[in-house]
Amino acid sequence: MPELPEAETIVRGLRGRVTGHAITDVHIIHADVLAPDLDPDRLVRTLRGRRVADVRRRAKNVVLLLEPPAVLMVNLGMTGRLVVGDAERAGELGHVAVRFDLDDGQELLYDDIRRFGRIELHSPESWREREAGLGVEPLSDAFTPERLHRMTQASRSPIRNWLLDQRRVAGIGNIYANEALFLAGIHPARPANSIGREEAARLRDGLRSVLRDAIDARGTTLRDFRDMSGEAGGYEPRLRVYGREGEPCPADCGGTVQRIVIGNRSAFVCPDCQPRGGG
DNA sequence: AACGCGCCCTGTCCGC
DNA sequence: TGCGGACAGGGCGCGT
Repeated sequence: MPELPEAETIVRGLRGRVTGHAITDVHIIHADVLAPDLDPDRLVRTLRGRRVADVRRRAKNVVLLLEPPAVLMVNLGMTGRLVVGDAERAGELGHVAVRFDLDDGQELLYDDIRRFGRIELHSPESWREREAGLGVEPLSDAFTPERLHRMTQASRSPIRNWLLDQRRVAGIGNIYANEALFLAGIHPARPANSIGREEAARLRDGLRSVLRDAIDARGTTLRDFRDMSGEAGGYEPRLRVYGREGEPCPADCGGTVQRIVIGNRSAFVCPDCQPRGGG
């Protein structure tokens, strides 16, 4: 569930709480959230005694930079949460998969109802490789209209599916893909390589404005997402089309938002503002 | 080799 | 009230 804005919200909350603290111990309750090649004992042995030097975000991933150098990456999947608390706080969470004990007596808890999340442990070198496989950060200067247009021309996939591929643009999920396509007036089923230069520029701007606004609102909560302190995100009321089937088009064009299915996942569209044949 | 699909797992909601 | 089916912010591995 968490997309870029939700991961960013988690990172901002975590940074001030865990930076500078050492991990004293690790308790693995559900080993299936560990990457398949990550042995639980190795994770515990490697993390004991390392200090958190910084907390960053890459795509939808929370990245803990450790000292001595190592990288702990958490992909939150659909229902992952990271919370700093004590034993009492742990009682509020029903699905803690991994607990990291910190040297100040607090605990960093990874809770994940569906356990689709994944925890990876990297050396600085393997992290560099892993990161290189992720696409361009949509809020970075490198994400230019020209670059987006050029990338889309190499694929015939529906543009909504195309946007979900983390190897191209990193951090976009189903909510913000749909929101940005609405802002850009592009139908989500359009082949990526049918997107024109002007449309690519609108899509790029739409993605950036939606992501920035969602970060400012501390993310979108549909049901499970919570920030570090347990607060829901504030962006849900501002969603234009996602989850709004049957409601009037937010652009007041007189049309009605429809739910369609593309690649086994919901897409939301105003058929009048986002013509199928468009371009 | 790009792309579509099924699947991983738990919870909630809706219709019968 | 109970039960089955649909659906959920993701991503991997498979077959074509």
